[in-house]
Amino acid sequence: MGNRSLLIDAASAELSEHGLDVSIARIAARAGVAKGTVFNHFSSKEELISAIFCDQLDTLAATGETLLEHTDPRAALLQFMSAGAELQANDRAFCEAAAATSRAHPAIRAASDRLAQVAEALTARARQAGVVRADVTGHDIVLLLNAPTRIAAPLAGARSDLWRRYLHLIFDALRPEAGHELPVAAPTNADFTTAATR
Amino acid sequence: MGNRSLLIDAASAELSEHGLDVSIARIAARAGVAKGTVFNHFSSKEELISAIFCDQLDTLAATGETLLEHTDPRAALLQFMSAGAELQANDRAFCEAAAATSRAHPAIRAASDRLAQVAEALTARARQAGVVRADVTGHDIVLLLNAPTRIAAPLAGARSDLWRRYLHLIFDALRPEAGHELPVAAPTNADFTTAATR
DNA sequence: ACCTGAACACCGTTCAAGT
DNA sequence: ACCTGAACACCGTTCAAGT
Repeated sequence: MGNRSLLIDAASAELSEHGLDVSIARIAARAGVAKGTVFNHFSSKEELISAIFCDQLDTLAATGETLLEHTDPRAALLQFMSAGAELQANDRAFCEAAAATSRAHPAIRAASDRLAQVAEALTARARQAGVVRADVTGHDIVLLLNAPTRIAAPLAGARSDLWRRYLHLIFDALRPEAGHELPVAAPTNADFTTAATR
Repeated sequence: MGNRSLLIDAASAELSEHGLDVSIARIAARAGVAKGTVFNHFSSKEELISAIFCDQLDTLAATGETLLEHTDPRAALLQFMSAGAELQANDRAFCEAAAATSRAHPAIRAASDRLAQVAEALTARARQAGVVRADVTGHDIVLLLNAPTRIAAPLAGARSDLWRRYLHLIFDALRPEAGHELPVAAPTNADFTTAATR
């Protein structure tokens, strides 16, 4: 096993436990290499984090693609959102990265687009089945994925399952019966592009 | 005007624009004092941030107390949540602090408790009027205050008003008609205490 | 009592020297 | 080609020296 894999493994573990602020020194020590070696494989700390973050986005997108086979469109969408929120509940860095990471990085853009596409497919099925309000889009769902863990974050130490409460509260907001007209239009692909190039 | 006030003003402006990561050097320079002077008035960067964060929580609590006079309980709750979200949309550090700051600090605990009380009063009125589902509490509302800005954060550069979409989506989730039973109980005062002492 | 700026321990990053 | 550890510029914080 090469040092690159050792670094990815060490970084995944440290990031998951301690969040994005974990030091390069700690990651290098856990991988059993010198600090400088990290920059032999990744041009910056951000690049190392991006590599791991992309893998996690791809895993979630794959989960979503599997759920497209599910016969119940409403259950499929709920399970997709549940999977996204749970990944973040179990991984501090994933939760922080989902909120903070810009889409400027090309690899993150690609993974993010793949995720947006599967989210839109799942949402479209649920919309057609009449179980989700007509004005909610796949982009909305992607942005909503990290809401439950962030809402519950201040109490994560005391109530580790609290994010499930807010996942279901938000899911209730998606029901057709819930719908007042929303005051601002859904985000578009162009919005993501603009935000990425700032 | 003393250096303490100059520092609070400079820090408020820098934090609002650049978020919690702004350097002490920048704040000191803006206030026109040496770096060391900051620690003459605040024992740490965190203490300085806490002082400002508390003021903002108190301002929001005062807004909530005024809204208790409002004749329409539903409009009062919406305006309270709207005010909380808007403060965070206009102040990067307030948004970050609302998500990240622990309630361990006594002054923050006090401001946070005052906010929770007015939130509970507003929620109770709306609940009794039958315009908010029975299982949502004041603590839920406090935790939900920073959700709209966080959900919209990745697109804040491209769509500065997008948070309003998610504020109204979340507000729709609070309607009695929306209510499926939630799988996890609302947070309690005890949960906040436990989380604070970790 | 308050202010200053040099000093310290940390961080991410670079790079000359080794294999 | 890859690894290392000293060096650098930054950060928050401390503190002896000044007023």
